[in-house]
Amino acid sequence: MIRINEELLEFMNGAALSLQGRFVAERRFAPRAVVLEQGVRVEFVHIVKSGIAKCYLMEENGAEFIQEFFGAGEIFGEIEMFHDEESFGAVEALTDLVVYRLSRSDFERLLTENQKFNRLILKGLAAKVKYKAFRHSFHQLNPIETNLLRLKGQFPDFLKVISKPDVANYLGVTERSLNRSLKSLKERKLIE
Amino acid sequence: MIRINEELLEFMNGAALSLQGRFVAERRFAPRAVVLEQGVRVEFVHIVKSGIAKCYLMEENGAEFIQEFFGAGEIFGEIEMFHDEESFGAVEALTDLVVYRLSRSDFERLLTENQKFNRLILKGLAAKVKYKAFRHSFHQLNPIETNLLRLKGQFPDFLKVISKPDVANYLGVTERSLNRSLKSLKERKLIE
DNA sequence: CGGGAAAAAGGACATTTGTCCGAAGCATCG
DNA sequence: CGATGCTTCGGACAAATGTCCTTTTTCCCG
Repeated sequence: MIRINEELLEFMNGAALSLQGRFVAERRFAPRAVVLEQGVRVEFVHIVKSGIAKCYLMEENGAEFIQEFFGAGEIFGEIEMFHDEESFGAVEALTDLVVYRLSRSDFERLLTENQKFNRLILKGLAAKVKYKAFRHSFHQLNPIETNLLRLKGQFPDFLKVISKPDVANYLGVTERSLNRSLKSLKERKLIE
Repeated sequence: MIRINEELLEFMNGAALSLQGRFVAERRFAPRAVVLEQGVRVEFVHIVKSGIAKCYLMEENGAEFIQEFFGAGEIFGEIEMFHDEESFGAVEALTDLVVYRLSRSDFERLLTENQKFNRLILKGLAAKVKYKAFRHSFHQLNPIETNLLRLKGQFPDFLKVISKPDVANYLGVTERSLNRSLKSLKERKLIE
């Protein structure tokens, strides 16, 4: 649920002050701050140094669907670099957030000149695809309660870290339905 | 719905007979043949030369959820290369299928030695992530009928190419529900 | 052409989830 | 302390989807 990428974090931490002779900028965001808007040209790739952010997609009708929660080492904005497109989702800080920020050209250069970085990006993308494949499948084939139990299994304290509306948007259900399922699970002592 | 990757197809077609001095094997599969099993060590990366295949994930309860339909230029097996894992899904030919096949070591070598190939793989992975993000979101937030209309918009003849059980598994619904929705859409002259 | 097996479609009812809205809890401020 | 507004929770009903099983259609082969 809250994803991390230790390898990339380690790489960035180690290389942060001088990557190929350049300086990697660090930015801070307060909770609720928008790091990346939906539908704008993406100028920077961000890598989470610490904190948690949510990545979500807004539909025309205003519904938001949360794609992932980014924890340490997770990267975003890279997808758009490869097709030179506008951001297809938004990213918003949930906690105090510190990110490394790479310009488009620095990212490009690193990708071609640093073999290790290149491989980390490939691995990161592959992990995202795999994560999404499992998530969508499980999600689709199981009722809300089962999904909640799975989340609890992966991340026991998720209800303390993620707000209820966010959990609902992550599961793609209404808050009403989420409440109903939570209540039922509690009555059966399966959570809390 | 049926995805293609023209750039990669073009690259493979052009380079097929001698990629860095090596020979790229070509394989053929009849409809229903299994190209890649779920849960086995992945030894080869495949790239579709022609035909259509389905990529699906089998849950413990036997339900299968179709991730994508691979058309020309689509690659599979690459995800598993980066983390050295077992295949997390299966791939099965739907039509006569011709694929290029790269061994693990050839894939690795190409990735590090051929800048263009490297970039094509990156782009391909990014496209997969983006595709999955939109699909899951739309899927989750809309009823079956809306999803069917969307498929029809993207691929008007999908019902002639993809079998009903496959469409149902792609949408993650039962055949009963699919029938119901199709009937309703037909009565309202929205499809067919 | 006819019989029978297999595949596809659909009826009836159960379950899950959504919608709408009112009730209950909780903070703020005079 | 009590009024006010905000947020959260949950009841009642509607809609969507699943389950189970019967009916209908298709197709094959004699």
